[in-house]
Amino acid sequence: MKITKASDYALRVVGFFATAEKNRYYMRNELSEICSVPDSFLGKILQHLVKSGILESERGKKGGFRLSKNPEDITLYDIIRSVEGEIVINECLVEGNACKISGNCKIHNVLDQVRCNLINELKKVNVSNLV
Amino acid sequence: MKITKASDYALRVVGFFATAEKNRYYMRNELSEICSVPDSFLGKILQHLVKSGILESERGKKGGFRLSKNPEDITLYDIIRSVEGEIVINECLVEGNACKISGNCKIHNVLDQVRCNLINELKKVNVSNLV
DNA sequence: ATATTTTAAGATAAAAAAACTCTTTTTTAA
DNA sequence: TTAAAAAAGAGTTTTTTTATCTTAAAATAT
Ligand code: SF4
Ligand code: SF4
Repeated sequence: MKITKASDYALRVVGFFATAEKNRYYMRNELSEICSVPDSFLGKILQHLVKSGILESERGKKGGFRLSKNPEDITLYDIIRSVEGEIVINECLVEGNACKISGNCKIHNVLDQVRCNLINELKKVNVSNLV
Repeated sequence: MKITKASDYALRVVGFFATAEKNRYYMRNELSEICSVPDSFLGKILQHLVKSGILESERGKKGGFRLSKNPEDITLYDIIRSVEGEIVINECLVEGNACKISGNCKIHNVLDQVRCNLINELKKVNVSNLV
């Protein structure tokens, strides 16, 4: 019942961008230093964030990463979702992985509700709330 | 961001007890069969549930497991807490594991809030709500 | 008392997931 | 055309989850 380290790292980086110089590109190794995230691992995380449209990147000299939208428009949910996929709380909540009892399992229904509430909580907080 | 299989198994077993014959002892292998949980693994899970006072056990012939309190007085939180320890959402929220930034980290504070809400959600649902 | 049935406890093993690295390719700017 | 940067993906290590096995202890029936 925990977010992964990758998620925490992603939150740190995106959180940093909210305070950082607008529009400037930051290189992976700069971000690694600033946010205390292992450089190579950060590579993968940044790729996820780019792919889901939270960051944008530019290759080559003068390249790097920067926010691709306003901090107000990025929620904690977006970031966690981006690096670890959909939040499910329990395996049976993901399409196709239902256990044989799923149909009328009250636990299933309750956990689904808990998941909705959790996701809504995470959607309530945006990156500008982190400065 | 998921509960463990052990938690789901525990929920199934305790959920079953809510519908089962009151006061009767059920053996580990009966419960294993009924709830589709690997027998040996269930042993460990039942031990946790006994240790935290959700179930009570009796050894020897006529022995087994049964609820040690009313279904109304057992919450989903109690069960999950029993088998996987305190819910923390992020490592830095557990005493002594704070990262160097913890002191004034907004992410930390927000996740702590999310954790509280999640725990409260889980406390709202009791086992009798599962029948 | 003794055999039998059952949980308790803990060590250990296997499997899966998370955390992290490395290498090669592609893109860009100077 | 060269140097610097990210992209992509394979590969490794570590940690956690999941599960089993073995031995001990307790309770009961005979
Ligand atoms: S028992 Fe219920 S909650 Fe657990 S996996 Fe099956 S459907 Fe989901
Ligand atoms: S950066 Fe903030 S949230 Fe992440 S581990 Fe450190 S204190 Fe916790």
